[in-house]
Amino acid sequence: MKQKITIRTIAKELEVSPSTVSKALKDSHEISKETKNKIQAYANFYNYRANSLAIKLRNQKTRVIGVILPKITHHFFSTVIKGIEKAANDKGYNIMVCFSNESHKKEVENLNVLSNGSVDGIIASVALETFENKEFSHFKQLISEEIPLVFFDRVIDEILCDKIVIDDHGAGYKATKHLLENGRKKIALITTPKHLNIGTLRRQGYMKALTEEFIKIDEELIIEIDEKQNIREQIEKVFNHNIDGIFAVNEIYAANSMRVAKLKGLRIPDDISIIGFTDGPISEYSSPSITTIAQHGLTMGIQAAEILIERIENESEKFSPKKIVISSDLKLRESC
Amino acid sequence: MKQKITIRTIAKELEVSPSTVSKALKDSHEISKETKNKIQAYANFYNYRANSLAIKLRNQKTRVIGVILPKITHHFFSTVIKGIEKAANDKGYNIMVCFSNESHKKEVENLNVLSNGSVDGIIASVALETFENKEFSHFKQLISEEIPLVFFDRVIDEILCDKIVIDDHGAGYKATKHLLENGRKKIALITTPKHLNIGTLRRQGYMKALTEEFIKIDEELIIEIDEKQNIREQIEKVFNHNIDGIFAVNEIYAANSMRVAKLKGLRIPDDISIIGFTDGPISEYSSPSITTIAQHGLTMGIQAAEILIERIENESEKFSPKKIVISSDLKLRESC
DNA sequence: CAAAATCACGAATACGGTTTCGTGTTGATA
DNA sequence: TATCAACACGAAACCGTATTCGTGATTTTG
Repeated sequence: MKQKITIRTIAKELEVSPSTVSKALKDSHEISKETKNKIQAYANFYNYRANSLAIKLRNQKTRVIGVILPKITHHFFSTVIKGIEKAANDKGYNIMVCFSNESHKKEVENLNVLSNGSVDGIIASVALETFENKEFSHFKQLISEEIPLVFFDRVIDEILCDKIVIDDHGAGYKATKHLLENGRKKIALITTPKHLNIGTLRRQGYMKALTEEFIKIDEELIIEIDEKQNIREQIEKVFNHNIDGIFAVNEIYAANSMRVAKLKGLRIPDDISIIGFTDGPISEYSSPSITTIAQHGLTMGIQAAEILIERIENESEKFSPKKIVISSDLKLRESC
Repeated sequence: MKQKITIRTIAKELEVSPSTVSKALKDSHEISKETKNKIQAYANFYNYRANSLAIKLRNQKTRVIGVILPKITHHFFSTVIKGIEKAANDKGYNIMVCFSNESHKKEVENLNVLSNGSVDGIIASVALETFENKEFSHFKQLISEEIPLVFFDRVIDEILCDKIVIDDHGAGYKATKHLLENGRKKIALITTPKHLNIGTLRRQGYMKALTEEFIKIDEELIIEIDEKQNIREQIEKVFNHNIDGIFAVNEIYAANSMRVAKLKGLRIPDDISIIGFTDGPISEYSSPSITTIAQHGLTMGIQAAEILIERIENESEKFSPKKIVISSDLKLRESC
């Protein structure tokens, strides 16, 4: 990289002091019009731009937000990141993105890299492995260093910080209720293992809706997908129970369920209704298109960034963490 | 944020000089075992971590790569970013991500923010608006500052820098050839407006394949989609020409084409074959699943990052820009 | 016309590290 | 015992900017 022009080079060239240059470039009233014009013209001509590292070090502010995501090739997460970037940019912040790839170790590394002064605050969604391990000390460390932290979607309850989640319980309830209202009686739930609180909440919503209609919960209709195994085979089993409705907790499970249903010769939505989660491209472009719970990832991202920046810029205020619940809603399509 | 512990605080506490602390922490041979132990133990206990801004400023190296993408909620781009992050991480680099949202102005802003010393180099895929405007001076400026730059996918030919592209011409040829081999005769091309070189190359491949089989190019079968209008309506028109094959230059066009075909009562792949581009979730999960050209986004990202880091770390070598063409291949599925 | 205020600028310090170049002490060598 | 190398450490400069404070020159005020 070419040697960049600095305040000192300008100062020497124009035979003034570095402080004068610095002030002139910020249009300080301390400097006379002529001197300012001269300096600004020179800086402009040579395309001077202040070294941002130096400014960050000096100001002890980076105007950068660190973002840690479990994965990126996933419509929900890319939507959230879009929201974060948008809100951050509007407030003059940039984002530095890392991926944990669902690995605990990588998450710890990411956190270490970011909390070395590179960023003013961090937005994170927790890796699956971290939930499995129940190892949260890296986040606790962050809190003890008083680095602003906001969790979204996958949050750790016991960590004291701001959280943005969607109304998983309500969403599960809404989806199941909708199936029931369409006259479905035997509704399968395709979900994640129990240690993920998200899956758990959606399951509770599902159970609440059934209970309200005096339908007994049939554990046989609840499939916990092990992603290390073949997904379709796991889903296939539930079709032995003569089901007429499926609520899947994500897009992939929904699409796979539809696939299996078709292979079984079932017509959708005549013989069976399907509702998924996450309003992504799969749901939108599959045929029939899939009714889903829209997760409003963009809103989540925007809110997460805004609340984080709020914390960063109003450090002095006493800290009482917020939990913001974003309501999800049902996007009706052809699969119901 | 809590006041962080610095080298100076350690120095004062232990009554040594800051330089001794710095050296001790780097395990320098200049410092005696006892002193090193004492200092390291203290640093460890108080969880000292060097301020990365200070190091970056001092070293004039950030070990950060700036990435500018046109958009993120798009499977191809998120795959590329995953590749970039992976390769960067392996070499001890982090990434700073910005989005142009296809806007020229935002692209210029992004470039400005990143080239202020925040990053060691930049990977970019150019915004559509920039191609429309033919306004490339912001990238030229970057080159003149000798900041390492790598373009991927959407590249500007006249900018002298490394480029990673896929074999668009070959891909268009391969796709069309495959349709012809399946006995298709009237093959429609659903593509982008001409100013995008990507669409143009794929179109040339399409034409070459047809010409080889002595089939006359029928301009009526080539639809240039204007994304500001309704996509399906534009696609629908081409079905008046009794087509039996479709080559769409991206996933969205392919999915929409399939939709329209179904609505017209055509059976896929019996009555009509469809080939798309980008091996994303839509193609994979739609039914029938869509045969596509796999773009190898991950590979592109990895290569882009590797070549950029190569440039960054071997500045001295004389610069002769490379253009790497990644071969694409046909992923056979049900739609053919 | 003297005192006070204003102006225009520079010196110095800070941000938090790294690194070069001394320097005083110790022990080995001639 | 004088010389020299090795050792262990510190002083100072540097990365590039911002900012406080001081100062000489000019202008305003009483």
